[in-house]
Amino acid sequence: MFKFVSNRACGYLSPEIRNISTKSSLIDTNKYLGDLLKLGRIDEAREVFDEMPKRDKFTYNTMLTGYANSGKLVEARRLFDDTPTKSAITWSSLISGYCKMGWEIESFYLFYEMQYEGYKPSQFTLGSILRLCSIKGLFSRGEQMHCYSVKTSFDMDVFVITSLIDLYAKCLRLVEAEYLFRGMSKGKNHVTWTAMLNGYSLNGDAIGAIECFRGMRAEGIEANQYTFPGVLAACAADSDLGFGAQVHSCIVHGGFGANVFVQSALVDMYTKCGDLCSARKVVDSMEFNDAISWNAMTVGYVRQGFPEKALSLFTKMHEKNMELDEFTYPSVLNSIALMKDMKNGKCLHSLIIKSGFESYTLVSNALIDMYAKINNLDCAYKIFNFTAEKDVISWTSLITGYAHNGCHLEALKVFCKMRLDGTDPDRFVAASILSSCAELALLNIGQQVHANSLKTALDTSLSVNNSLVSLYANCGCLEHAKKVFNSMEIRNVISWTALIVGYAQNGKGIKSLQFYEKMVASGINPDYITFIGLLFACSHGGFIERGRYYFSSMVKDHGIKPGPDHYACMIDLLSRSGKMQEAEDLLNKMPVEPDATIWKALLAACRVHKNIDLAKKAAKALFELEPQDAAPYVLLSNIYSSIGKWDEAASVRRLMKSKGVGKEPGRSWIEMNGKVHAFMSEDRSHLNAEEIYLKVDEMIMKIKEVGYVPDMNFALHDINEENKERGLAYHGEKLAVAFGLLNVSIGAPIRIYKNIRVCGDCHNAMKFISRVYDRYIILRDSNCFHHFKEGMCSCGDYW
DNA sequence: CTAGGGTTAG
Repeated sequence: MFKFVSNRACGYLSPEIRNISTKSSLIDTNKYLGDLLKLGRIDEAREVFDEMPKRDKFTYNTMLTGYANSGKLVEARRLFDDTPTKSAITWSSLISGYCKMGWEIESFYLFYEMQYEGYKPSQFTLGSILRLCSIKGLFSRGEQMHCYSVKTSFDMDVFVITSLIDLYAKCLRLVEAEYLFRGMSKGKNHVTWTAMLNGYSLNGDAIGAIECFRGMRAEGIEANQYTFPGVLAACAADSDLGFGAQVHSCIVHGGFGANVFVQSALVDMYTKCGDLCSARKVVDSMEFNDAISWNAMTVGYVRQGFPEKALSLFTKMHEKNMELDEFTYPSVLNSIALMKDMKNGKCLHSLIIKSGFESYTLVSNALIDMYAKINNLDCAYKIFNFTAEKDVISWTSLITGYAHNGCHLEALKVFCKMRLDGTDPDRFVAASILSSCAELALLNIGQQVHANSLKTALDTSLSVNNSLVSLYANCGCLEHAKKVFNSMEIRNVISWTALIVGYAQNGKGIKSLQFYEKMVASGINPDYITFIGLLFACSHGGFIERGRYYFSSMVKDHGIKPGPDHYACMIDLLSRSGKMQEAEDLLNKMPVEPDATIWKALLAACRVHKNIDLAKKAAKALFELEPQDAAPYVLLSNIYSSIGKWDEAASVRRLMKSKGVGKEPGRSWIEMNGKVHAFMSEDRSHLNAEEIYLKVDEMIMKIKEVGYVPDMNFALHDINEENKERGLAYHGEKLAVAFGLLNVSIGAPIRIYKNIRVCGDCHNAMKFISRVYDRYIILRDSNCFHHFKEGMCSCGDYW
């Protein structure tokens, strides 16, 4: 499809040079010497130089430049010292050699020594020094050189200005670069244009770079192999496939299609614009198997969701005996992580060890990530420990690895270690750890991370802010969540979904739906998870018609196929509002097999509506789907006991015991001054247990006076009434609220967290407590939030 | 005057 014209340099020898060996003048020999050096035949040049009977200053300068350009600086220095009559050019040649090798101290020393000795640096010397500053990021040094060039009137020289433009652009001071560029009325050459173009590209100004390319062509300046990679990178950043393809055609016309830099930039542009086919055509057309292009292609396959193709490309690279580098492995490891291919993962790991790339932080980071993603945290941790030079990404990979496997506490511990280790969080790890804090509902710690990210300017990051919204929403602080959301300059579907889910969980279903409408109005499309939030809002608010509407709109208007989560919400919505038959019908006509979440929703509704037949069916399905989960046993047993069938309840409990299923014990906790105070039912392990129990007794007495009646349905042991009532009084959430009344200052909300659903009697008691003690109580259980205020709950008793 | 990579959020 594409035609490439080779533009690679080919050797030449002019006729005058070929017959030089016999007899020649000094001028001819000097020229011959120069040509040999230009072709990189430095050893032959040295022989010629050594055998020359007579040498002049051109001979010395030519040889010195040759040494300097090929990086032979020791030889260059020796020759410099041996040069009988030095000129400014002698100095300049050596300095340019040092600059090219990045030897800062030597370069600057020579630059000053030269002036001390009375030689005036030329614009070329200045250019070399400026180039050094730009490579090394020595911005203030570069600025000094800028001043020097003004003083010496070299600031009108194209070479110097071009170097300055490059310097300012590399130091991310695009304004200065632009100023200099605009100030050049004429005389801009292709290097100047290219420097400016690459400056835009580097500074993330894709439009600027593309405009620059257009301007350059408008002035009739030809682009070259240095220009194309920059403009292609801009097309990639802007996802401008159309313009990228036009540039490709310019490249072919200009005869630059066989340059590896240009080719790899083309591959990169096509993959980033999503045109994998064209990218692959470029790769396949290449004469030279360039690892960089193949690497870019591999990344493209992984990013667009074709991990198998990435892996097969890697196999091909391996078969071709291509020289792999540390950039090759991460994307391959990534594709293995996507496929959860443990076997190939192990193979690749041993290959990495064999080829010695394990010591590259880049590679070991990708290994940590891969093992974490295929749920092998032990291996991930081992590699992390063996990583000699850990960077913030090593820590992030491990931390998110723990988080994604549900080990949020472990993630938090590693995060603390990271801080002690002296590594500063970046936006990635901040977003990740904030979401772990949200998951654990650790408001205090989350706020510390928030404060820290304000200090380090991470609060401009979209993902950090998204995490903050869900942190505050997950801790019941909707005002804070809203505040963060309002402060955001850019919002995406994740930001809106976090808010929608947050408001829904906190019992503000109507607001939640309003946010959805606002989101759609602002032109952002909902996705799979947005609809889970919406349907959750409907089921918790009891908005049956709304729920039905969104469920059908999801498919009709947005082309999203409902998944198990959506069906679970719908079945929850129908069954909770008592439409058990309709729920069962939906269950039967679902295109996918119902999963555990769906059965659990149904079972929970059976608990409320005391539908024993359906409950038995749901529980049976759950026993098979998740044999180790205690929840269905407990729910079924609770349903039996709530209708007084104690024998059946007990037999379910026995069944559970015989299968060796352990119930997750109910736990309620309050976080205070960075410490967590946890309470189980009838728990006396707290240091101030006595005081807390006294407070509970007082609490129960006071609320009974205003109408609280203990609901024995939630006392689930078949024991006598008086003991039942006492057991009920000392449920974990009641102990926690007593602790809160004693320790949380007046006016501040009492925040209680519970790992399982709140008990119905406790829910009722909380309403009375909030009124009698005039306190704001926020209780988050495993299902949603309950904001108790003045005797009412935000869930409207519908949960 | 020029290229490729790994980590994030609901």
